[in-house]
Amino acid sequence: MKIASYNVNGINGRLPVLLRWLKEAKPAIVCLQELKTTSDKFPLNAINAAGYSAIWHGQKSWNGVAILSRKEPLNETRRSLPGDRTDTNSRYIEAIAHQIVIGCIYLPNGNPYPGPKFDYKLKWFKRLSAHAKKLLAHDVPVMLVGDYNVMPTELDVYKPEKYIDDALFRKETRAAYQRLLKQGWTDAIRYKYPDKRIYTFWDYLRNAWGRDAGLRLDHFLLSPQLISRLKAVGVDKHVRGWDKTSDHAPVWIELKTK
DNA sequence: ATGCCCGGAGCGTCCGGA
Repeated sequence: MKIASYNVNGINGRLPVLLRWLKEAKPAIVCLQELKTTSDKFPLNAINAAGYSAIWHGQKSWNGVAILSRKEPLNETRRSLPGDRTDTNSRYIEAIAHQIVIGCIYLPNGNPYPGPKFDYKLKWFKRLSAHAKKLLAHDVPVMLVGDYNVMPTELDVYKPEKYIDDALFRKETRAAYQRLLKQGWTDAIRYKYPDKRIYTFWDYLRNAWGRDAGLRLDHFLLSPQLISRLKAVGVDKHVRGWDKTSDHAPVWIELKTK
């Protein structure tokens, strides 16, 4: 069973690319980020026609998350993180499918550092960690999937020295990610490839794709119950080379069906 | 130090992204 994550950077503008990739990759579950559309403009008909059901939480212009499922029904468990009722950003949606709790995450970018956006990023991270801890305590299979906007280590950045004061690589950001892992989560991509340079994002600027100047930002955090079921992981890197493509590539993991 | 490229909103040219 393949579960994928894809920051589409605008689901309506990206629809042809998304549909082409769905047809090719056939994931059972897909977590999408950066829909950049209101909920009423979510392209449900096209997604349904491609063979997927969906739950989504949109927002005008920015953010927006969705979970797609090929066969199994999605039972939505929440559509925001607890801990701040004033936060109106659509950055989290969660459902149960295949007896797995699946949290779809679009963590704030946080640039520029320092400033209120960076503070918001760290606050959001704290709320995520608090919720993640509760999920682990339930002792059910859980995965927290999506665009974390964090390069966890120097291996995840094409040129680490350029990113020292970037919100995605600041020591506070990396520390927050490590604290989250320490609860008992496993970064599935890194677990399978401890020493490999793997990127999931290439900026549109400065010919980043052509130079392979990438970042690893999209992560799968697995609860302990899922580790023994992890068969394979990968990045559909070629999709980043398509016309009118996102700046992220789809990332996926393959689990043994229980 | 700045612009470089994109999508969205909306119609000139911003903002936010990472």
